[in-house]
Amino acid sequence: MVLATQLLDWYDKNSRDLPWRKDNDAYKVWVSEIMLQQTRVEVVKDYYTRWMERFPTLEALAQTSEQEVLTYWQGLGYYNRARNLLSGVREVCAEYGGKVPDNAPAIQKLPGVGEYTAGAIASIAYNRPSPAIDGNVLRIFSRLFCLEEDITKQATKRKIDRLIRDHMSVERPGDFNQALMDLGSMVCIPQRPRCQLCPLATLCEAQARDVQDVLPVRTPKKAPLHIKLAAGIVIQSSSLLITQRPATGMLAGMWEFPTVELAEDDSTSERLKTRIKSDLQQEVCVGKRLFHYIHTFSHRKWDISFYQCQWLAGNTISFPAHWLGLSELDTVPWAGPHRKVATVLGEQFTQEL
DNA sequence: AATTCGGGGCG
DNA sequence: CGCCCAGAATT
Repeated sequence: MVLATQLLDWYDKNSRDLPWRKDNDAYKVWVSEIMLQQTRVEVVKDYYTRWMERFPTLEALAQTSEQEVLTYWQGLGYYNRARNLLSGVREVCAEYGGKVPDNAPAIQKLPGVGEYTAGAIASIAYNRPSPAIDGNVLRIFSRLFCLEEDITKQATKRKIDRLIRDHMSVERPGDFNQALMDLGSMVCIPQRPRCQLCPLATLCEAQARDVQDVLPVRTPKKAPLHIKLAAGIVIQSSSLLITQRPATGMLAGMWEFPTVELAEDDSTSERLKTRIKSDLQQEVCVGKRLFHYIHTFSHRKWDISFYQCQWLAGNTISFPAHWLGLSELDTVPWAGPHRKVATVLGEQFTQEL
């Protein structure tokens, strides 16, 4: 296998030194792979380190509440990853005696673990010859074999799975898969690949035809839906009034300032006032706008304004609203741009002391 | 097969 | 701004 040999020779000289590569413990590999789903290595590094300090073992994580787990995850995005990881380690404790299964099909049964992650864990932690096909691998192989099919299609993925099984190292499958990651991040990058540095350049069909810049082919994504929101900032006795988002949907279970979605034809302050009244059975007075953010998600674009609010009467709060002390803002997971506002308010509060 | 899940970094 | 990133679950 000339491809595997050249790739591993390159990897032995150029592999990245990453926090989760210090050993091949299955729990650590699992955590790192989940964090790395659709997330850049540079971002994950600090999250991973803090995570391992707080949850050094599978058992330690299994005993933790979902809210605390989400707090350690906040800012990473795709919060179902954290929920699934938590229920996954609990399942391993209950069903497998605390030991992560050692083959890809069994690993893939765990929540939040798909084909890619199962292959990555099986190959890295247990030296199984399982492909781990992510965006890097799709890009590299579409160039190596000059595949002009859309890499987001399942048929293309099956084709590449076959190619990898034909070419991967059976002695070092974990290193083979990780070498592809490193090659994809340092050499065979999305724009302007550095083919002069590539250990596989002599094997690369796209390089031979000089089409590496137009591969891979993928379908363009849809434009995000635009949503206009208004949020109310209520401060009383050094505490902020916050509400918890529903248990399902975007940013599930995370906390935010009481928020309303604005329709075309209604006034911001009236809608905000009505929402806070109905949710909290409170009279409120909406003041001036303190913050304004355009926050773009992959599929949604929030245009959100934060208004200062004041109580006029009453003191009854209906679930799930809570008062959160300005000095304990880090104890709950915040929803998106609400965290930025909370942080600013917290800093102002600290300076006033 | 298409949609829904976040967030950040970079040219 | 557009692009894409160590994807998976749901519909």
